[in-house]
Amino acid sequence: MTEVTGTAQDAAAEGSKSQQAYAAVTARIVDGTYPPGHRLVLAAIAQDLGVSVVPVREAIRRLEAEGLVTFQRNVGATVAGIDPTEYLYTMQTLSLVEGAATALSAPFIEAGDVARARSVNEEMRACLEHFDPVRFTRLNQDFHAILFEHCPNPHILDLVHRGWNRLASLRSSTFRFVPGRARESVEEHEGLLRLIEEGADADTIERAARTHRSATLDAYLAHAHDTRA
Amino acid sequence: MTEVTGTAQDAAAEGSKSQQAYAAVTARIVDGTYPPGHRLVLAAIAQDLGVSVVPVREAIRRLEAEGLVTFQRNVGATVAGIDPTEYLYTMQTLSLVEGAATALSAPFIEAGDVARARSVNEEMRACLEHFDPVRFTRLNQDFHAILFEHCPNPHILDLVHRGWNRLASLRSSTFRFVPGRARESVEEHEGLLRLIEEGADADTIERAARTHRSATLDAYLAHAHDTRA
DNA sequence: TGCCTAGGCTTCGTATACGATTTCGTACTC
DNA sequence: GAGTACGAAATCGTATACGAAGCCTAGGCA
Repeated sequence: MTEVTGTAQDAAAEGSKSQQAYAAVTARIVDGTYPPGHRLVLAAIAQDLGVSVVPVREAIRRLEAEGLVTFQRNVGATVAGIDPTEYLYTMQTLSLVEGAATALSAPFIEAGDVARARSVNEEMRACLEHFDPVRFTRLNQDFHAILFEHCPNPHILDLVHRGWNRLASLRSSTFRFVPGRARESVEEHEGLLRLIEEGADADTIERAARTHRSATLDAYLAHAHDTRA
Repeated sequence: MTEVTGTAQDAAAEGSKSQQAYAAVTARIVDGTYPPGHRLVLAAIAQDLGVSVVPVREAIRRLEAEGLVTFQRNVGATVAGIDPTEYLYTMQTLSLVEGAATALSAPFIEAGDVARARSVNEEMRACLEHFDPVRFTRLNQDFHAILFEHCPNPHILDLVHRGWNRLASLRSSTFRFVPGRARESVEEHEGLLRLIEEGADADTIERAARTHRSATLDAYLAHAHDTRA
């Protein structure tokens, strides 16, 4: 669950109304139909989905637990914004868990996976010419998903998925703000693949993966600072 | 005046029935009234708490998201067990997030905090004589809480809390199985305090904190293996 | 005697209904 | 003219009710 990639369509065909509602609302948050700060009115969503409010409530509660929406008693839910502070926290957390997930995943990565990842990375490199932040971000996610998806610890893997989900709110991602970071990113990806291929130890891989993400965060922070100054 | 947080007891007096139910069920899981594997029947809990099933449902859902209960559609919820595999995953995740939380927290730890932590650790040392796993585990949690509680990243801090909560299910903790580990643990605590006092860099502290927890896990695994063999 | 099937019982899932709380608009007073 | 108090509308929170799905037991058939 917490499927990063998945269309809203096949989610609707799924079992319980709660799950349907969850999938639907999640999809709308991720794809931007419900932008950050948007107020989620239970009755409206319920009517829109053709269900009662009860399943919607549960879906909202679950989203709250995952941090995608904030909730205030007797007031309602709003789509969680991504103020710079939150962004920092989320990226920091993600660098932590994704680094670990990648390291733990590494021993289970087959040659075929590396090849796929490399192909995605080449696409990213090509993408650098006519730079499209949204597409680049999507490829970036695909790339990393290949690397961490074999993580044998489901808890850590789940945390990684949640982190990515939260970031999905800002659709164009960091790379819109710091396009210069994109090129470095592609190079670091190749370095990461080499480490995995040569069977580097877990600590080295974890450090590399974490640093890779932290660097993106740092670039963003430097950019934000420059802009403000 | 908005009531914010309180203990599990006066939580019953607190606002929404959902929160009451959540607090009540959580407390019962943690204190062992609902042991692992215990089936959580919505209607029964609702009647017991004097509320309707709807708030209970929401509470259960939240507990599910936090991993304290497992849920099966059209079947119901049961208190999440801690089979060895789950234990491994949880401890591994906790070592990861707690290590990071401790490192991030370190710069904000005052001399007074160190003194308190040291005093707790001395209590643990004293506790080694008439060894009481439950008490030891409680002190252990207190000790670590002092170290990671100043973590400025609320997401990571939350993950640490969740990890500890899950472990609370097995009340007497690892130390019942691996009493030999207790003494080492106390020594490592002192080492950790020294690192913090002398302002070691984040990476060193993180590594130390993580290793400390991993060592407990390894001890458990070795024990489990010996027992089986 | 053993296995398969049918019925009832338990429990969950969701809809509807109503009370409680917040918010916003408006009128009144200082 | 500004601030406050009152009231109505919107929205949330929870209870109750009924339909649906799983599970257990009893009975029939090979």
